Amino acid sequence: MTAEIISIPRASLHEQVAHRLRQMLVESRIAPGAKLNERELCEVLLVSRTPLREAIKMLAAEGLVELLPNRGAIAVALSEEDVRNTFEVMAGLEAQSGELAAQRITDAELAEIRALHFEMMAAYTRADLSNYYRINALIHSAINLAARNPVLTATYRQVNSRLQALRFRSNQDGGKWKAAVSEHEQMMAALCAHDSAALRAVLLQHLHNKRDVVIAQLRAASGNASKTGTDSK
Amino acid sequence: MTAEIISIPRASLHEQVAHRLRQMLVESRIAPGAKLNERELCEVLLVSRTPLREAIKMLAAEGLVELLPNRGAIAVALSEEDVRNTFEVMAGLEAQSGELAAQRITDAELAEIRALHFEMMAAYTRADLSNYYRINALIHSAINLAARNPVLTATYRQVNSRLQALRFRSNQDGGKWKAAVSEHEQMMAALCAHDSAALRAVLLQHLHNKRDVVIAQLRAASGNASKTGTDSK
DNA sequence: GGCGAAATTTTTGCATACAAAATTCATTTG
DNA sequence: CAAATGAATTTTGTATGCAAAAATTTCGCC
Repeated sequence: MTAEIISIPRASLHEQVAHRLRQMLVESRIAPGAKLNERELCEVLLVSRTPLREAIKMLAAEGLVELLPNRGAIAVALSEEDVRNTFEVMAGLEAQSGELAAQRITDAELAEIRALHFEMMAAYTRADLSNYYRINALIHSAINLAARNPVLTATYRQVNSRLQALRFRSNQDGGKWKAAVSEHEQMMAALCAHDSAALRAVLLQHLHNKRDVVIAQLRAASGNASKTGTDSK
Repeated sequence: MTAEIISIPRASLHEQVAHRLRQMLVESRIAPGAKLNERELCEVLLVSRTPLREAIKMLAAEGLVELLPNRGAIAVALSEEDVRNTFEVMAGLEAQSGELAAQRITDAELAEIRALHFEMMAAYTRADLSNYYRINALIHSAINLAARNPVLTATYRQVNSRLQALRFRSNQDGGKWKAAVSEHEQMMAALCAHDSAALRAVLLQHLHNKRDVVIAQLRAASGNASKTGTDSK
């Protein structure tokens, strides 16, 4: 139980850089559409340009940044159309996750998700939006994992990461929130009953509604900032 | 109408390299599990290590190669379990493509797919496997495009690319082939009728069968080569 | 004073150089 | 002769250097 404290060689530098950049993009610490200046990022992350550029190429393949030939990279700025399309794919992936999870989930996993559900209900009751979202994401992730398909999980994560920045600030009104919670109740029922068709249907509806909330938020935001929201590309 | 002949600046070097490597991987010119030696590849592709490494990082994010810390990259070697999981995701993506295509396809697109279908039937009748597969892939791609969702298309392509190497040599027996063609007939009917539920169902079945064919092939191949098929990881 | 063009600066893209890790090979020893 | 050890070589990972493209500034001109 000794010896492991100091000698964790850690992932390669480009992996670490990719991880940190991914986080900065997902949290909008790098704004959508913003340019990724290599020199600046080198100074911030304390690495040379080689591993930084390798990390940027990975994020480009993941769809988090866009490469402009001879102009470097910019953080992706999703148009409303992009958001709609991404949610459409996410809906399919979530629906499939639920379908498979209903068939394959273990009792232990089910118990854990049920516990998370109660935690989420507590956050909802307190109108604690931040914890609500955190636990909400944990539930969806747990359902995905219960589907027991690593390829599905990887695909889900990759597509979802592009939306994460938007979800962060999606501050839905009371009515929509209530509906979302109601859908979560239905999800729990379907999952407990191992009813894959029902879970699939609920998740499709859930994602459909979530899309509407995010797009409404997006429109409101672009309305606020005069017309800066339309220059996404 | 002059001046554009010579000045096509071409994609960046790392893009070109990524493209060529992708092709080599998909066609199994680099065998699954094989190591990607940087020096060798530099000589073959006539580039320095920097753009080559950037390309490899992109392919890693796409899931075509695996990065081993301090040991470079290897071409992914899918285990039977990996293949099963990948086909499961592909089935979901194809089913969704079909569902949306049935709703959104234009008459022109439908006509073109119908033409491709006849071409494919011709290849089937001649037992021309190579053309059958080529046209088959074109049909599936056309259905995906008719879904009018670039995110779905990108996701589809990325997941599919990992299976392409396997499909290349999947030499199904007559019975399976006949069933696949029958499914294609049903697909055409559903598409013409804009029956999204039917098309979804047929595509799920189609991918399910395709998975079985590929896995059977995989087992046969690993049986042939003594036991080399089990050392995928 | 404003507009446009040329020069400067910055930034990106690629190549090379250097250091550390891993692999290979030879040698030694039991 | 096999296994193990250690040196030599290869290979990967990172930093730096250099050239071309883009962005910015400055200067000239109307």
